[in-house]
Amino acid sequence: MTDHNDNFEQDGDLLALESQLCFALYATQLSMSKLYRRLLKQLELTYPQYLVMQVLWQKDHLTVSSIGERLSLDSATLTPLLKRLESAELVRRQRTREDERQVEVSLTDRGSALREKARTLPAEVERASGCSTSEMKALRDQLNALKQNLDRI
Amino acid sequence: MTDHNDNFEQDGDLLALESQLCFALYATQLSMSKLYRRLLKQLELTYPQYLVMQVLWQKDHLTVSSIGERLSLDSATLTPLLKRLESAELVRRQRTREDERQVEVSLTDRGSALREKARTLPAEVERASGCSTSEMKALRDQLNALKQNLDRI
DNA sequence: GGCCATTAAATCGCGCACTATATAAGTTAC
DNA sequence: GTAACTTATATAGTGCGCGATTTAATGGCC
Repeated sequence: MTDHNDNFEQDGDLLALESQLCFALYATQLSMSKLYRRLLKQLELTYPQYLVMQVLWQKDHLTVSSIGERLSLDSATLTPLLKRLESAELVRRQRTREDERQVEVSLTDRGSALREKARTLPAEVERASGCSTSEMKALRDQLNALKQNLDRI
Repeated sequence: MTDHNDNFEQDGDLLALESQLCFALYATQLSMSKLYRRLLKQLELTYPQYLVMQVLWQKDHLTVSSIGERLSLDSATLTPLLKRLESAELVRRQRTREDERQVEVSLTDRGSALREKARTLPAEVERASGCSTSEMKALRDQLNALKQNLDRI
């Protein structure tokens, strides 16, 4: 609480920051990350690691770049992350025989099994977000549309 | 481009990731960051640094924690960031006389002047986002509502 | 005064996210 | 077949963002 002497300015300029979509996006994403950090603690995963696991649960045996396309992340981010997942024995990484440049990432048994522990997560997040399912869908679609606009530049 | 052999799976599971609001939020925020990185390059600022500058342009002479409240960031993030702004000679940092625990952050002339260079930025972002102003406002309000829900836990 | 709890910043360590660059495997052109 | 180009991953360095701890100043409370 900043107690005094900055209330009379809140109508003019202070709102300038709060009026910005970009800041709302930034700050909301941080709040969402914090929620996930709490929920993912028991799985010993970070949110980006959880995203990679979700990708692999949907389709196993993907190359690094294929995971990268799905998440809009590149090898500089993914390689160390995947190494951490590997040392947690959730995935394996091996060069493909057909093309030795590529690295195929596959789930271990532990990695596959973790999916069951993660099943309750979406419901918990939805509860915490406090929006109706339709509101969440609408928001999601608007965000995806915005992202598409931002990416076409 | 992943060319073949994973198109027939896109209806079932692949959409699970894309169906999630959280991922949309995450990915859109990354895209927005990329846009800002490009636009802020000429100002030699990162997006979080730009946020701090906006806060100070709105109200100068704030303590670290007061900036932190406005941006939902703590001293572990802000102290090094502010030191970078200081060494770029955009802000000054000095302990307040009344309470030596506090550090007051103030704009230098250079820091104030930078505001003029930043004036064109919001319009450029708005153009890139490709949404109407009313759409952006609606989206912003929904995000703020979501953030508020996420924070009350 | 002296002790204790509280508060404000700073520090440490880790994990992204990204730019730029490197390495190495594959492909093309000649 | 080899030089030139392209592609897939990895590495190096920077800057957040945060949990956990530390340091130092302040405010009671006796």
